[in-house]
Amino acid sequence: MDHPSPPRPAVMIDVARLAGVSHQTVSRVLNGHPSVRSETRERVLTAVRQLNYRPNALARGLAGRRSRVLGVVSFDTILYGPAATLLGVERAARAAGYGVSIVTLEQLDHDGVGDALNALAEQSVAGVVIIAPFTNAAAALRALPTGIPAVVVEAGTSGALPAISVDQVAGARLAVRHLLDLGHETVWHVRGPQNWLEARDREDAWRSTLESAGAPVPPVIDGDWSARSGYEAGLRLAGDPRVTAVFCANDQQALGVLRAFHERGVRVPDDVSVVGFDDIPEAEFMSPPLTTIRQDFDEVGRRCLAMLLNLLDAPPATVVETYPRVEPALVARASTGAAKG
Amino acid sequence: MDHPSPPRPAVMIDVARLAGVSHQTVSRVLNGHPSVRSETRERVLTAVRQLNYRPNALARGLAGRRSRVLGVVSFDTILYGPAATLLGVERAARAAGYGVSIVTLEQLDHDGVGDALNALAEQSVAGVVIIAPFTNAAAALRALPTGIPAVVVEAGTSGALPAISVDQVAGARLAVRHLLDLGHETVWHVRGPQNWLEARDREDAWRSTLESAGAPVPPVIDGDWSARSGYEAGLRLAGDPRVTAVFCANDQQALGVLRAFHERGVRVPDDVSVVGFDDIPEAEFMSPPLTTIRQDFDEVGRRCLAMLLNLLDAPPATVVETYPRVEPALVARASTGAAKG
DNA sequence: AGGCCGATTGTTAGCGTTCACAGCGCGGTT
DNA sequence: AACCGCGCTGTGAACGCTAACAATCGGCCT
Repeated sequence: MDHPSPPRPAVMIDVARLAGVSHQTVSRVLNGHPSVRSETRERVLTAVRQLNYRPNALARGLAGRRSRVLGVVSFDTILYGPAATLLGVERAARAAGYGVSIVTLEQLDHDGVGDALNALAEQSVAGVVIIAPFTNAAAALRALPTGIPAVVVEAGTSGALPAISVDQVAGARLAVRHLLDLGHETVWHVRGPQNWLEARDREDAWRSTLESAGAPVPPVIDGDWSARSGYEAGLRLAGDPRVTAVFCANDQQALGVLRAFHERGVRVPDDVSVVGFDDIPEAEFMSPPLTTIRQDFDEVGRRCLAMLLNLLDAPPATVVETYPRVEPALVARASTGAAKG
Repeated sequence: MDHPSPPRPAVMIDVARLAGVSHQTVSRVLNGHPSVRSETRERVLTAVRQLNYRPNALARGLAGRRSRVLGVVSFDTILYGPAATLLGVERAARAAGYGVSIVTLEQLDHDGVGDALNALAEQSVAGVVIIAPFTNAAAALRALPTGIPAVVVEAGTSGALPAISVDQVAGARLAVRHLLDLGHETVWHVRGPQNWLEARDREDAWRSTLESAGAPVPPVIDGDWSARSGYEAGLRLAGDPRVTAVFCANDQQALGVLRAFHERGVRVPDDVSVVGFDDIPEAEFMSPPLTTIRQDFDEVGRRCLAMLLNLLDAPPATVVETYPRVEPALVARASTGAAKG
């Protein structure tokens, strides 16, 4: 009476039987528990290999407390920033032995985050990373259900939740200073959508940098991250002879501005200098190559994860500390030059 | 002796007690089982709301067969195509009540896919979508472990696995025909990386379209999707007076080509016409705006999911059918014009 | 009247792990 | 000689849910 080879994948008890131990001993081996005789351990590991046994994460999560899966709430993952951050988090998570479950928001609002968080909570994720850099992010943490450990990206110093972010203020200052140092009297700004925190920060820093340099502050032009909005802004700017330097809140908008300038015969950087933000891979090959501010999204992802993991095995009521901000850097290319005369 | 309000989230048995029924009845209500008296159902639902009860997906997955989570294996989610496809799949999955777990490949190889699939299998995903359009994708399906239902994107008609893809051949033909129809004698091609199936398909279609039109087939130029590679290709092309039309395997490469041409004083479209592929959001705002082939990634995502869900509740040995390919479309912009003379 | 059926509900087993709590053998104490 | 402690291992009970089956209650058929 031989058992026919079972098509069903092996489970822990199968391994236990094959190794001649109890299922608990198998569990101990798998979880690196110290008190297992090394000979026993070997026997178990051999059986594991032999049966091609893979522990069932569902059962593991149910029985124990933690579920080796992290949740990520994200918005518009086609945009370079969020996509890059997501990738960074995923890589870091995988390196730490965690899986990643994602939920993308349809729109940037309070309910969306709440729903997303709930969906993730149902999957019993161990913790979540929220990449939803909109201004009322504070609402997000109130929406946090069962007190899942969470880390937010680019949500400013909203306080109640640990946050990781690139130093937007430093970045914007870098951009504006670069232009002022080139001799431009002032710098115009095409800002991002007002419900994004980064956009606000960049605008604020632009304004304050101009002010502290004693430069006049021209009216700000609206944008929404898209190249189209940059194009429209560019058309307006192109007619104004006072404009000699433009700081765009992101590279796509800068592309649109370049396009509009090209169309109107405004030469870059001869007539007007343009700076972007993000350093998307395409920036280097725009016409002309775009001077911009580089953000290290990989680093952001890594720090997010480090912080989250930290949170996971920390007592519930630990101090919320914010990691030092990631520092952006200026990448000077051909789209900026000295002011005329 | 009153129970203090439990900080622990409510579970099914709590709901059952509150509603005065058995836990099984609660389960039935939650799963839409027909034979529950509507009055009972109401009572249960009220209790659910009252306790803010959320079913535990882990337990659900363990007990039943299916785990409302799908896996997605993806590569380079910063690239427009994969990112857009991922987003499409995620949206569709969410709409169907599924969560999505992702694993991104570090590099495009066989082991990578195997590992990724294993990682997902451990999470007991109900099925997987593989967005890994590399040429030896056939290896991927052999790496499939326990026979998880799977759908591949852009893996050609490799056969053994259901596949969804945009009709690359039709797209490339559209591009080449557009240029030929404008009077160009032939069309040069900056192809994508050779281990990507789309790149192969586009190149093949480019070649065969030229051949069937009786046009000479110029040597193909290498590229790797990046703007940089397009730039380098453009520099080479710029020196050659015979070049009047270029078809780039994607929009980023086209951007690089445009950049190189601009730098070398080659006017687009006056001297040379350029066509890209993908229709990334930036394409419209390049200098000049790029004529390109639009792919509907949302549709791809939707079909993937439809097919996968189909597979989920189908008998194991069902015929592998391939959905009709998604049709791309030509978007004509300023980067293409009639041939000189 | 006896019996069978369908609608509704409850009961009992798992699903595959981990956790808490024993056991067992053995060397060293008291 | 009885005892404690320690290294190692096993046993039983969760974890929160679904599946399969049993039970109950009318009503209807013969």
